[in-house]
Amino acid sequence: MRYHREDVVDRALVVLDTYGLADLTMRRLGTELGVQPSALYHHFPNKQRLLAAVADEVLARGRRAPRPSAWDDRVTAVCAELRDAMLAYRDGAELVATVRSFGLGAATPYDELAAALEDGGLGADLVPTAARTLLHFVFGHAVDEQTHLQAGSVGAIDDAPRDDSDFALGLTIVVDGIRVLAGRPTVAG
Amino acid sequence: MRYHREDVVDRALVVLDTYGLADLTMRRLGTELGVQPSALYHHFPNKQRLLAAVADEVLARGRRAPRPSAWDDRVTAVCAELRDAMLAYRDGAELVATVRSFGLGAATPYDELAAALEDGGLGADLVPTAARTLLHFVFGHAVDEQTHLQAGSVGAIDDAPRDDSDFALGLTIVVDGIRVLAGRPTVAG
DNA sequence: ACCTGAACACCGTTCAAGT
DNA sequence: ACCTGAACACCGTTCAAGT
Repeated sequence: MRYHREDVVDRALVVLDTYGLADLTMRRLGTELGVQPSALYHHFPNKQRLLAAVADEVLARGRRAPRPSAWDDRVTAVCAELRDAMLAYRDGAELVATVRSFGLGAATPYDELAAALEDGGLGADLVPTAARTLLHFVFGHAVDEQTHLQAGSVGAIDDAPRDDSDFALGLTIVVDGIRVLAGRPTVAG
Repeated sequence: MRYHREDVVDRALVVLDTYGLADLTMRRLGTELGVQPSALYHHFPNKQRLLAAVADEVLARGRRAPRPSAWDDRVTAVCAELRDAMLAYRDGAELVATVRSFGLGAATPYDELAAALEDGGLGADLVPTAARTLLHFVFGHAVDEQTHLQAGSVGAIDDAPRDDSDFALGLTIVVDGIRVLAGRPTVAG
């Protein structure tokens, strides 16, 4: 008893990873901490803000440095890190996407992508759209993957290695599209 | 009293559009129909399946024909129709995305996109990834737009017309990326 | 600063029983 | 075939009060 904000977030991460997002309730978390649910409202104004803090922690724990110097390698690195961070916790992708959907959570991934794209010489008017398109792909793909929606076309015997290359392929589509937008088509012919 | 399945879906659509997805509960819908919540379980096995039926109806009502003949125009048309259908109802994008996330709902948009891409000569091994990448963009963009997350970069005075062109721009990125993947770069230089 | 206890206004779902 | 009534096992949130 007598917890700090970080203790609550830490325990929420354990509950998330053990029982899933649906079971990450204020009452359940309170029980897990040996505390009344109302006690949590001393640390967070509501459940949304609690979830936002948990989502931010998921991303913070998945953080790795340094970034490559080439803009396209940096974009790829940021997207891969984001995906890996979300997949590292049960329902992590759905959590981060949900938090984002109610306008909360860290803006770091967006900012990093936008900075990389600007470095790549993409017009400032195109940067926000391109950065958001990358995020839509990463979130969508990770949620699909984590919800076991990645049916694929034919009956694959194993899943995991297939999804890695599927992610890479999808990311290539978006990055190449951005290249075209920037007036620099690829070497493909 | 004494309703059919379709009556329930129709009324659910009204509740959705009037009060939003959060207020589309079994109890609320029952009240709205003048019926006990338990009565709804005669028509649907659970809430997920009810929502799936509602999501399918949203898409069905947004349906418009015929499709263009060129593969890329067809892809654009399917994506635009999907987006418009979801935006036509309050929280429509979140509803369709949610239903999809638990593995339910119509597969028509995916099937149509996959067919168009195959017509475009994209390798059969690349079609599923490309089709899903298009869907990730459309869903992500529509949810952002409908949750008023489309902050943009600078303080825009009006929103609506901006989002239309933003959608078109993002879609261009993905389609051009697919073109590159298919070995057919655009005319850009 | 951090927590209790009790309450308020809700949820989805089940199931025997009615018409 | 379609619905009632009652119950079960939950939710998030508020708020006066305690230490």
